[in-house]
Amino acid sequence: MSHGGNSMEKIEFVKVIVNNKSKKTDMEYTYRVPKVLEDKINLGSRVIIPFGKGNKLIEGFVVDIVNLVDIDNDKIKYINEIVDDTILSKELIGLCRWMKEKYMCRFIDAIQCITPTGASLKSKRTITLCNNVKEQFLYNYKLSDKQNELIKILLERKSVTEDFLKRYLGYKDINRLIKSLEEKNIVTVRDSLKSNVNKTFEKIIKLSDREDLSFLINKLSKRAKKQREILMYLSKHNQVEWSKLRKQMDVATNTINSLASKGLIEIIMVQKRREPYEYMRISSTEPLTLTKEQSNAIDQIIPYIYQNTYKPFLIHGVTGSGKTEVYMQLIDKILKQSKEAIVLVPEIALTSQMIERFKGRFGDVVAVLHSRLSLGERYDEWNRIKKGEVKIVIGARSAVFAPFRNLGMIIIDEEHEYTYKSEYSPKYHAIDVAKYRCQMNNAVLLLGSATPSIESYMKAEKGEYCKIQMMSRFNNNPLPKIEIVDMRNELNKGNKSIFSESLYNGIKENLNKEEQIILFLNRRGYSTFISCRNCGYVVKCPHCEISLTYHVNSNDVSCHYCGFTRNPPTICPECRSKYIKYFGVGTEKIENLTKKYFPKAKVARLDLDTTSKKGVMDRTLDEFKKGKIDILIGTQMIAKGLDFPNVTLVGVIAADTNLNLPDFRAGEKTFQLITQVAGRAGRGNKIGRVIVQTYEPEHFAIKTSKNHDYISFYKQEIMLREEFIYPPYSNLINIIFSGKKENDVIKAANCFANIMKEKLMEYKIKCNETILGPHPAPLSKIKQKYRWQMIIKSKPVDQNKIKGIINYIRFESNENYFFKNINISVDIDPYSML
DNA sequence: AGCACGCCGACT
DNA sequence: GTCGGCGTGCTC
Repeated sequence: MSHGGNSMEKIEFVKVIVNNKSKKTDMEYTYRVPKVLEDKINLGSRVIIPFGKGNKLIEGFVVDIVNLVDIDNDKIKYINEIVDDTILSKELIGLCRWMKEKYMCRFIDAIQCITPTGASLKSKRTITLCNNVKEQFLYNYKLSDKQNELIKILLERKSVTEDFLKRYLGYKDINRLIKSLEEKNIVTVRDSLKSNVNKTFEKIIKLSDREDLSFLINKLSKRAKKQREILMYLSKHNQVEWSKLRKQMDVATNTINSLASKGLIEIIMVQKRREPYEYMRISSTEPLTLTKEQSNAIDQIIPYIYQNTYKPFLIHGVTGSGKTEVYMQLIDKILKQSKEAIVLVPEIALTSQMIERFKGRFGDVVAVLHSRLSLGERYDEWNRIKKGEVKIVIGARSAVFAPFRNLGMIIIDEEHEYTYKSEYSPKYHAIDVAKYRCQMNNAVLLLGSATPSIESYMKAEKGEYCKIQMMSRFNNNPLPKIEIVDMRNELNKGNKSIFSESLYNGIKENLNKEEQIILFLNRRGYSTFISCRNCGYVVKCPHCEISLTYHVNSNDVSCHYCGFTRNPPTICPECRSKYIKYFGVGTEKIENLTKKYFPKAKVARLDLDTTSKKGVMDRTLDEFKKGKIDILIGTQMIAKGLDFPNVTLVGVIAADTNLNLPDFRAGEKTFQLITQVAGRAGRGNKIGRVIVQTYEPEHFAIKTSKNHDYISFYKQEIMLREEFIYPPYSNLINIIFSGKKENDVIKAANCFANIMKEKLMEYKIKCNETILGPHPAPLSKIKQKYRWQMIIKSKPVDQNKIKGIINYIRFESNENYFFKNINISVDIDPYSML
């Protein structure tokens, strides 16, 4: 295997990114390559290097190869070891550099983000007593009490880890103690690095390839019947797994060992590949006949697949318009060009139907990447892709980093979904990354959605994306009819329940017709907040400052942010009154009330609380599919992707839960949600019906959703965005300051804002409304840390200058004394300002 | 982040 | 003296 063509020239020096958590080591360090590693090292190698004064061994990544060195030669250390000859391709290193600039993260954060996390190494320090140290001579050394204590421990156990010592001795600064003993040659210190991935190995048995094999076989004793049998088997089959041999032929371990010791067979350890979708039985599928709209879409895109140029498309296609078939037929073309494709989906757990279809069509060349894979599984899949065993990757957000070498197309299904924006640093958006990778690979970028994000649709309108419309459903069914129910009228009519009259009747009718129902509510739990009627106190999480939600099943109240759980209060913690009341409606309460009103119906609930156990999700959906469940209740997670033909009624319990949040995307989110949930109804031959309950029927996001009228919604929303200068008319940067002392956090935020304002003036960037805040973040306290935030709104052209200023303030300004013990996190193009 | 170095107060 | 906490500055 060639490794990027560097095998010819000698590599003397490389630039390495070190893997630690410091902001101050975010640079490329020069290392010397020892002679023995000269042929093995490469651009993109993962290496182990000595770092810092203690020469601690840590992990690093080779991101450049250089001939000339710009620092003192005697400062440069040697690479210690190569772990992976090439974990990063040149393209992916370029991607990391781009991410570092774009998202203002450290180089190592970008690397960690795109490599399988399971691959990272953790260092461990062990202390061992030197061999020549004998107990009786110890007094010669004139040791202190502490030193003697440590040696006593070491005399009992030969070696201990540093972590163990810290715990055992009960203080942090044990390094001085260890060092003092090391200098006296009493102990030795060794660093080792361990991978987080437990590779599973399997013993494979095969005939040895010695020339004198037949001679050896003849020498075999006549009584060794079993051994001969095995050799016969092996001469027919190339190799066999130990476990299989033992089961099939009832072979004892001794027999195999004996054959091995005579040199007749070889036992090799092979890394076993974990198969996450092994259990899935897949029937193969053929390409379907296309509708006019589908073949039109394909015809528009295909030329660019052959042409080898970057070209972005946006498919605006209603739910059920058959986008998946379009994707598959395009990918077929990609494969025929011996290129590779990535398909991103918002939530892999809900996409098993799609995976099934892809595996059915393309078979073994499909790999699946997502966050629910174990570290080992993910590592294996990554390596399969790297080795070229895989041509198509389906996965959630992070699959956009799939290490293909000849990428032809990236498809992002449901491109408007917020899950494509990472919530961890680097807070990348999969569409940005996909765009970059497609440009670098001259590939086609294909975004698809029934409700495109305002940003994407505007790009399509402006011609930046090529727009393709698919406005009719694949089976020619009409879109389900949406009824908007004004809940204020229900109250006037004297109906205080959470079910409006028409929803109640609808459910009843459907149960009679034996057709299924989905009820949707965007809040889990039973009651969403608990408050005292006497003093108004609201029970909040002590760590996060958000109200606690009551859960019936577990009879406790918990924080949906950090998971903090306590017993439900019966008296007010503030005023000790007994008038504690539970307010707000969550999915659990809906479940209870549904069971109460419709006692004969079989009801199930899907939300984070029920699906935390593995397999519950699949089982519930399977039962629903088979008709064992009449009414399915759930949160966000049932809004997407589900395709059940017998569902003819969808009820949205409260459409406006998000509408009044101080979030410029509130309208967009509401429209998307209603449209999406509505898409779950009437997917079979029967016509679907959707009932949307709301207190704000006149809001345009709700009004336009009634007729599935995305274009009208877009026109009104984009006007608002322009008026208030929100994206896409501006770019946002959210800077979050967090720390243990609230006062320090406030000082840091204000100091940052002041320097920012000064610099904006200096660069003549228009200042009115540019800086919002600093003010307490909507989640003002998370896990004992206070949070303040500041939002910078700027014209897209000014964004780079602003990033420059942020870097200046963070790393160069004299005042960065204020930022000690304060964590500053930067979010470029935040999805939400909450 | 580690680690060393240096300062300082507490304790034999 | 010696030990250990704590602040500072550097890491190819």
